[in-house]
Amino acid sequence: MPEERADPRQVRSREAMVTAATALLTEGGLEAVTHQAVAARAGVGRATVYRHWADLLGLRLAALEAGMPPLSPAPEDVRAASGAEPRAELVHYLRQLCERLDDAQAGAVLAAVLGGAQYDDGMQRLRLTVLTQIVDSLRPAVTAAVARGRLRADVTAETFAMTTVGPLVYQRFLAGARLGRDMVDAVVDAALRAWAP
Amino acid sequence: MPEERADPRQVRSREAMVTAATALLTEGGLEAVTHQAVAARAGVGRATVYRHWADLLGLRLAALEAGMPPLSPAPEDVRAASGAEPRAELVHYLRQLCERLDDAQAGAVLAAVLGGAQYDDGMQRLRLTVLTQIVDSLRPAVTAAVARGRLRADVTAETFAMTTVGPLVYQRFLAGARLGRDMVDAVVDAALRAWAP
DNA sequence: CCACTATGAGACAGGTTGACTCACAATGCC
DNA sequence: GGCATTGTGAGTCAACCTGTCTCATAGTGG
Repeated sequence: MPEERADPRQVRSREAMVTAATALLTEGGLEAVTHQAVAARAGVGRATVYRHWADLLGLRLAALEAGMPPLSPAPEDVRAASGAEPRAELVHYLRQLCERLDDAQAGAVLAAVLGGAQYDDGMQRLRLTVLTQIVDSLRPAVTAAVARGRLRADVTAETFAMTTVGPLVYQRFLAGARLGRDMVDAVVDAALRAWAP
Repeated sequence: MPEERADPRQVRSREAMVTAATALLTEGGLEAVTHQAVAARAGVGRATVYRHWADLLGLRLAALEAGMPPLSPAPEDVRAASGAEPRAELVHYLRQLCERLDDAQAGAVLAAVLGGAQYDDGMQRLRLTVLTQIVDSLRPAVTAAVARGRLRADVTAETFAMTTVGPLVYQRFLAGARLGRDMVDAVVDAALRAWAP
């Protein structure tokens, strides 16, 4: 990344603005993120917000991106044991995803992505980023599970993500439920049964 | 329904406005639905739109409700055969749901519900309506499948909806895929395997 | 110490929002 | 058919929001 020598004033106000933007997103959804609201919330001049993001979409995307940091990888021991018992690693990532979904901030990002992806190009890209992030984090464990004979040979990370993440998203955004640990366990086990060889 | 004696002028303009509102929703998402836009599209005075829906939320909810008519029941023969073979009825409803998801109009409604339900009370109610509609349409077939020994005794319509509708929603709104008939078949079969006794 | 540059404040035109009025024409009733 | 009722379209208006610009100020790097 071209981390150009940045003026501390720039990074300071940028940080304040991004923080304000994600807070607004969390509290009121995408529509609540406007130049004016961000300026007020960040204690920054309105012109400054326009200087950093000339258009509304860019501003909103910045809020969304900041609100969805990458999932952290499974701890070393879980990953090491994955060859023998892939379930633990799968559960690890999906639990993390669930905490994200239950968390207001990342939940707001996901909701915005689900709800707005089709009307906008930048949102499309963001949707793809989120999707790739989720699928790729599951991929090693899925591959291991296939190798270990726990899943059919033709099951891909994409398929597995569909049968696990799908139900979780459904529960959270359509059924309006909170996602406990047992929910993750149930979903993973159901998926393992569904795609057992 | 209290179908009060309505002035034909009222119903005429109301109809035009609702049609315009759903069209706008379909094309540009919830944000595109405003009093002004609806008035222009419906060929109606701006004041008229305000007269019918004093606040923006009400207007948008009207657009959403009109864009999501109830699922039609399975044909007689499929329902009759459901005791013996429940799979066909399940597939029937989920196929219909898929067509809806692929359809721009109902897809827009679902997307709006997924994306905006948490920030608003009226949207919460709409989410519940949509959810209930889906789950209830599956319920008879799920009950039949349980009775027939195709599903575990403890599988409810809610659970089954989660494991089928979830993946479909995932494919459509997160993976950005179109939903073919084979996708429905695969999802239903996976769910039947996952919850087989 | 000085040139540079990001910032905050404010001015400004253009558009949108809601609330209001008023003439008009479609409607329902007699 | 005539008439009171009522929904409507057009228009006005103040308040607000948006996007752009200017300018004095102060933090920054050399």
